[in-house]
Amino acid sequence: MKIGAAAAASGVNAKMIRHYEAIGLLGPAARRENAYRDYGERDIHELRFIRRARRLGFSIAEIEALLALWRDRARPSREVKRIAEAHIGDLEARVADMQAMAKTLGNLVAACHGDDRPDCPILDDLALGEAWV
Amino acid sequence: MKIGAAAAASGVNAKMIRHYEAIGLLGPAARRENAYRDYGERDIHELRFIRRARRLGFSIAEIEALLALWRDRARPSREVKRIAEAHIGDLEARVADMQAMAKTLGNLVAACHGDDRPDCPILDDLALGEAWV
DNA sequence: GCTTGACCTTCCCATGATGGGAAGGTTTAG
DNA sequence: CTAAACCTTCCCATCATGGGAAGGTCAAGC
Repeated sequence: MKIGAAAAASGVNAKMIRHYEAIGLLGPAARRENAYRDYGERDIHELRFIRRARRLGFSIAEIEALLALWRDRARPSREVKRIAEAHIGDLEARVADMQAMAKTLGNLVAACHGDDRPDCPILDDLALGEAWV
Repeated sequence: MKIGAAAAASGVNAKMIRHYEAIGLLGPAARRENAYRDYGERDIHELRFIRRARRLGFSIAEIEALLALWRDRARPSREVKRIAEAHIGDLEARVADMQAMAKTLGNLVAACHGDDRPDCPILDDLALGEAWV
């Protein structure tokens, strides 16, 4: 399977497949005589794994660890669980951050007329330069 | 006020102050005879504005728009409100995304023993390569 | 057989926000 | 007078993604 077909089959585009190989996330692809990359079912499987993990917000570094565990049939599930839990913690922290931002902005927006008048608590607050709301 | 003092006074570090000037977010700084940048109260005010807006998650492009409105004493608050509301929508969408990820991962983590055994629904799911949970 | 278009290759560059660090000039405190 | 602390510009790196150039290869249709 050439790279275009592998991209279609895995959902990871060709550019990214090459990139993942370049950064060592994937091993060097098999090559045909004409130097075209050649992929098999196993490769497609790994690519789908990567795609799914990216969609769940795992970083490339985390995926590298997960892939290593996945390739190791004897891995302890403890390690996988640890990585996943750490990632959940990370996601939750970011969610809390963004919710705090949205809430603060929500307060400001509610206090802003939103008409032709120039008075605007949003700008006033930003100009204060402090985060106390 | 030299750039170091401006950084301390505004909370934006010197490197970023130069960067904001380079990308046109701030006008060219006044210069002393020795070519050192020189800042006044107004500049500090703008820098704090930027810092606060960044903290609320506004992109540089959004801040550029907000700064323009802030500098325009006759701006209609409507426009400011619109930008803030769009940003809130953006934040909420990202929060929803991340919560969905965290939930999916939470399900998988709950089903994973997390011990010495290799069986792991987390990896199994990733390997499926489809997002159906 | 030849052309055309769809592939493939590598290489360089860009994004956005931030920062590290080099090489060189200036100021300030001891 | 010297050393440290500043300042300047310039280049490079990050992370994940992608655009695009220049050139090679292949398959289908005429």
